Amino acid sequence: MANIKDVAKQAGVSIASVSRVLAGRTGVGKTTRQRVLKAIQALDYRPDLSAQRLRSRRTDTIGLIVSDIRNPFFTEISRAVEDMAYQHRMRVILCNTDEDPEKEALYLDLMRDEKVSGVILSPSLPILARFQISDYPFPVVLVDRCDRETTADAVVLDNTDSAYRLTVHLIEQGYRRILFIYDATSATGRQRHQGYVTAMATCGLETQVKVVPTPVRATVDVAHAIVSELVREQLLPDALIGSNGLIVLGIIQALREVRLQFPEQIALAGFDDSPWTQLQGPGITVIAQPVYDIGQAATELLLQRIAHPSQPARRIVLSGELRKRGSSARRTGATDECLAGNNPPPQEGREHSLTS
Amino acid sequence: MANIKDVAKQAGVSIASVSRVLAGRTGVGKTTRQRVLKAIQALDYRPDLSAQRLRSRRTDTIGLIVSDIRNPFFTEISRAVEDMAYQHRMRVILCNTDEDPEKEALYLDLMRDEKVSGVILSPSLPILARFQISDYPFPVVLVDRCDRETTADAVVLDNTDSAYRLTVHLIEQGYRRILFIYDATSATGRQRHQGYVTAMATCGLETQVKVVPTPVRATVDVAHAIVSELVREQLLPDALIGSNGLIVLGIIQALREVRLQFPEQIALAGFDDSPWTQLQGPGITVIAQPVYDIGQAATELLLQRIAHPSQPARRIVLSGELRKRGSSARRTGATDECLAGNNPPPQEGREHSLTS
DNA sequence: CTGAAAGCGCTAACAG
DNA sequence: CTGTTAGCGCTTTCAG
Repeated sequence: MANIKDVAKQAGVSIASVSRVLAGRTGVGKTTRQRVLKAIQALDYRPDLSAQRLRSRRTDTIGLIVSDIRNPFFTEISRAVEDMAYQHRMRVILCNTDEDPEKEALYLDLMRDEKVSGVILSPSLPILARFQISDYPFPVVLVDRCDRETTADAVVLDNTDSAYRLTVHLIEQGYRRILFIYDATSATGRQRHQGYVTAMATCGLETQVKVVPTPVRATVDVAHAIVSELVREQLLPDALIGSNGLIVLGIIQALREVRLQFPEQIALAGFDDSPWTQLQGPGITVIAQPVYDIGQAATELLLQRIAHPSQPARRIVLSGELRKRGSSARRTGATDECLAGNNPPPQEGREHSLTS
Repeated sequence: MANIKDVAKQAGVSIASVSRVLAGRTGVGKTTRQRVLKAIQALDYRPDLSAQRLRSRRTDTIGLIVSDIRNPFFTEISRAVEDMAYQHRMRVILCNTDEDPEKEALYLDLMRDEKVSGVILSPSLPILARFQISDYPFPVVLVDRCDRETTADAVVLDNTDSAYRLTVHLIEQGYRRILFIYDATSATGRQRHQGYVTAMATCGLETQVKVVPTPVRATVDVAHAIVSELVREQLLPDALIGSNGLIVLGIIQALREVRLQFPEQIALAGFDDSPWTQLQGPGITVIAQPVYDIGQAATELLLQRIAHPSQPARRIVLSGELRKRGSSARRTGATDECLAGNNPPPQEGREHSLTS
């Protein structure tokens, strides 16, 4: 492979000039630039990235650390990040932690070794709890998961508010005994739980919750088991909310087994829209996330952060969209006396709100 | 950040010695090694990857180019490749082409620039058609898609055979008018079509096919439209086969709209198992692919190819697993006279067959 | 506007 | 077994 020296020789100029036109820098004579360009073409020259990176101390690489690549949410995030990154001539290194904090720490180390320009991270709870932006030698943008206290760029859903709206919807439809099944090992699960609690409290209803314990990999099965047990003990409520797509899946599996129909025998709602949510009986009511937008916003935030390292941290909160479907259809003869004074939803920390 | 010189100074040895212990090379005195190790610890030294790569001309990086990251098939492949790669201290650069040959060519160029150690590629049809391993300055392992003629390492499903078995299953269940909907823009679609044709021919049945045209991104909708039209024109057969998960999804959507039940009014089968295939009515009969294994095998093949550049190309053919479910339940009063002489399935080019 | 020259941090002969 | 040294290919002052 030709190198910069060959190009310089071929063009009859110095390697400095070649480097200059390569970098697209101004201040190069028109003829010089032409000759260099021709030589590059002629030799099919491609700059050596390792050498460029070594010398310039810039890798133009983004690290993307997601917690579960099998979750369609994160694959869509990856797609968005990649699209954006390659448009900006940056590379992406993708790492999947499978919700394992150890793997996560390992990959964060790897990012340091790679001297990436920045990282987009969906942190596990333990990492998020101790998260200090200053612990990392590169900019970090959090996606999907972020505490109110965390001081870092972040792009998240209005989890609490969405859960609130979802719960209120169920209440409006006439349901009262509403059970919330969630994953307490993720920040999103907790925030959604909070929204549910607020909604129930606002209406003077009693909360009922079930927690899906770690390890998250078995989410579907655990949700399944939880519902099966409720059935066995005849403790089923009027309605069920699953705090993410996997939990909803487990719930449906369990209900199927005992041939319980929704919404006739039990109503159902959850988070995350998937191809199959419309195909289940009368369709599942869900909060749909603007996933691609989230990934895109995160990348933009990161690129801006790389350009301006010291500007204050920004948080972008995107709104979930309530998609009402048959699984939460109105129960006949229902009244909604409690909703007269319809309190406003709880405030999320939305310094910068975009549309959904 | 400390560099190798700092470590050498701190340890009181030469940088050559440091480099040697870093590379884990033998022939370093015990005490020297100890001192170096301690210095590395003390300084929290991390070798500069760019410098290592520039000097050693090895990047230890695998390029993974998939055609559709939203397809669960490819996300699982990614997971497998990453797991394996990081176990072998290699990095992964992930690229998603969205079935766009131009993007694919672009990314293959990028791989050249990155001087990757090797690439795992699921090629689009145009690229596959012209595929010459010698066109690339790095080893390439094909996944999922591969012609019989292609001379390259590859890991694929026994597409033709699986489609054959799936079709025969439907015939055995008493179905005769079986329509095959497939995506002719992918090698897999074509091979599966071939298996279907052979099975039908073997039983003396007439084939009926519909082709989902490019662009593939709209697969679900196009499949949906195709079935809707069949319904309108009252041309529905006894059974439908979809050549991949997206097509099956489109079929189900269309059947739902007109409230056609399967298998009572029309039977259904397809490729790719997904979480929702069991939740649709009586469950969908599918060929399930050993996806993780495919990704793993591809990575192994690539690593071996990197180690032994000139060994002959190998092709690994993994078997799909027929998961019989309600959507293909036996039609009452069916006979299967044609299956007496049950011919063997067509031979796939399986130099090396693994278990599924 | 252009060129000469000094490294970036590391590996791998080679010499001792 | 260990140290010296010459680059890998490029960017970037600094002179001219």
